[in-house]
Amino acid sequence: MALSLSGDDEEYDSESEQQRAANRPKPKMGTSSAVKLPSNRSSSGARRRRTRCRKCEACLRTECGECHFCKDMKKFGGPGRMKQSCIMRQCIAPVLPHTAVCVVCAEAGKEDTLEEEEDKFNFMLMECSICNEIVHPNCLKVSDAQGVVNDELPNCWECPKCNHAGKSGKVLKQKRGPGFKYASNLPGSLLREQKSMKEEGDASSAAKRRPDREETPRYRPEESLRQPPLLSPSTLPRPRPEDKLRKKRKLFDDEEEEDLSLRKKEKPDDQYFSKILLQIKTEEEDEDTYEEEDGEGREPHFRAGVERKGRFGDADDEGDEKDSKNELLNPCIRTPVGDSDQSHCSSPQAGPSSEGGSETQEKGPRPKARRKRRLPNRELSRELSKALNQEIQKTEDCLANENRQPLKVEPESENEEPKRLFRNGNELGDQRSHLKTKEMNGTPWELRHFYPSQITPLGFNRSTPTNRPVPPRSPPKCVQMERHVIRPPPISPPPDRLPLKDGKTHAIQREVWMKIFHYLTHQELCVCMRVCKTWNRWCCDKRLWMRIDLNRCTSVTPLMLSGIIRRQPVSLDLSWTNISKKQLSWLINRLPGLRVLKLSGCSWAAVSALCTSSCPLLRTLDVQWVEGLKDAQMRDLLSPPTDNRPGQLDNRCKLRNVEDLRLAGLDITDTSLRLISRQMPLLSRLDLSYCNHINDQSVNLLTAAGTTTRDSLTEINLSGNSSVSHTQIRTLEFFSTLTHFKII
DNA sequence: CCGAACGTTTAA
DNA sequence: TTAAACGTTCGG
Repeated sequence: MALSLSGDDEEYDSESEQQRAANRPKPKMGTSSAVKLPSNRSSSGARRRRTRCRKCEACLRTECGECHFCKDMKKFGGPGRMKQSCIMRQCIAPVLPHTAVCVVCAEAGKEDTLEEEEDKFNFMLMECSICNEIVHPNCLKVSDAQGVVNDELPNCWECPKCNHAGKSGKVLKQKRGPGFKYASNLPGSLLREQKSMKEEGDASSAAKRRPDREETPRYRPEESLRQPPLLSPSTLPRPRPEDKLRKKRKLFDDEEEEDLSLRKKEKPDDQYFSKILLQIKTEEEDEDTYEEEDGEGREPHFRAGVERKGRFGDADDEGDEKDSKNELLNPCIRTPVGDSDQSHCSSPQAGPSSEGGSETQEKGPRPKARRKRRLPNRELSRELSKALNQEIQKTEDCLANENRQPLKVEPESENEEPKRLFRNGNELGDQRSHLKTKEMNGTPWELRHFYPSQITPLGFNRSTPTNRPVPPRSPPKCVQMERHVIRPPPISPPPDRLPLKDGKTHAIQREVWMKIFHYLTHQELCVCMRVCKTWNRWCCDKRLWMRIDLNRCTSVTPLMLSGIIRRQPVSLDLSWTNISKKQLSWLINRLPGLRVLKLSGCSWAAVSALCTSSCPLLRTLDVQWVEGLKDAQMRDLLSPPTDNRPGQLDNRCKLRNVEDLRLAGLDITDTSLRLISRQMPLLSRLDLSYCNHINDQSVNLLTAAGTTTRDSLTEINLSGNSSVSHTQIRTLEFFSTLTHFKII
């Protein structure tokens, strides 16, 4: 909701203006602010600056010391010019400053003094996202209208006045406050690419779409199912259904519309918050509605479900499982193809926030919260994929919510659940908005080639070097996209016990459940996430998502990326995906604990993100078959950060801690090996299979006296290298540390 | 357009 | 008063 950072170009002017106004800090009275504050049209004052909640996980964290902003800080030896908070510490639920008071009664929020939820709400300060006024709902006397609570941001709503006046939700584009940064301001603006996709794909439908708040993004479950089946690793060829996809989208559009109209019919006026509140008093109830409400799916796109947890299988194991994974994955991936409305899609990211779109459209009479939304008779497949999407979306929600500060929510209920309900009727829209995320558009499927079956797993034979598979390209540049909200990883501890209907809690503690969950696949976890909110949160525990596998995921969406960030995996497999440089860069900057990164088959354009990002803890880097990765690129990859300004003292190799480097299928020569031996003192395993330019001399370099690799290497894979002689291999065997070889 | 810079705000 | 950092503007 919240910010419907819509990217609707049609209204670009007004939007941008409004947004600007919204973002502008409120000049203090009497203070001549250096910032000129464009008058905010009809809306009242400028938006109040928000501040950290100091309670969410992000706020409680210590600075990572590794991110861009940390490095700028004086305490970390930087110049201190940027004055930005650590990326990992960006508050999830920025609050109104303590000094905020109600414009009507001039008093601060009083919710703490009240018991009843309803009272709490009425006496807490609420900031209107449109007019920016801060009031106690109770101080307003507007009848016939009701506010729409923004569950994205604490103490934020569209006040009854604005809501009643039908003011555009566009204004919602305002920023959410501190902590909510948009990708556009950060290293990787994921969003852009998406939009373009959509635009490209839905150009036709765009015409008929209603300008603005029209409908929630459309959700097309089927899309996923229509995806061409992913190939198993052995038959790597990639699908390239671009054309089909478009047609399908069209189809979906129609269906969506149907859906929408259907929904509209169901939109009765809603009751006021209080009533809603009553409805959600118990978790039980919540859970009842949960599925439906969250129904549209929130996201984990990862192949959830797909990959087994590390301990159950080898990460490199891509066996049979994959196929089944794919089935699941696809739906997730494809999820949201909203079409027309992407604009509202606020957060591509994912999340929890649903955003804007919903907000926007929900003006006017709001649909009632539907407990059981009846889906039209559609194919089962659609239902299924929808369910998956819900799962995904829920997860996101869950994750997001974890960090949220309970406003006036009752103790045991999930933090924002209540809020969400306030704007009941919106749920659907909301969730849909999540789905809006589009798949990467323009992904050049056409560019993808089938890759030879031999190449994937190491050790396979490759017929000829030139047969290397063509990695998917990064999505084309896109047009202005909505901003992407970035949130830090979820905080951990959700409720320790499962609340029951009667107010008691289930006997089994969370940790016990967690042990059970550990035995489940990601796929199964997704199913569990749909059980109830508590399980939903539990199943998001990052311990259950140590390894996330998006291998061959044909469309990496922002939603997926944000889902990854929240789960903070230790191992991430993005091999053979079309991830773009920005996306990768964005990810890396937010995964400080990443140990394993697999990018085989990606384009150098994307992999080059590693040149500008730092992954200090990275231990395993897989860049096999990365097209365009040659000596020059290797140099860029291994050289210290280019930023040599004072304060940017890190002159060490960005990949200095890599122990396992996989370079199979690259056209690299001795030059790269020299660099590697110099820059990766901890390198233990090196895969040089199918590197045609690697020869006897190259091998000598690795074991030459004085090189660190001489002592650190324990395993080298030289299979598929015709230029490496057996005698050479034998000489390697003299090195005691080198215990494993693979040759031809 | 995007990242960097910095004035200003906020809390301590 | 100071440290932190939000949000706008600047500059490439």
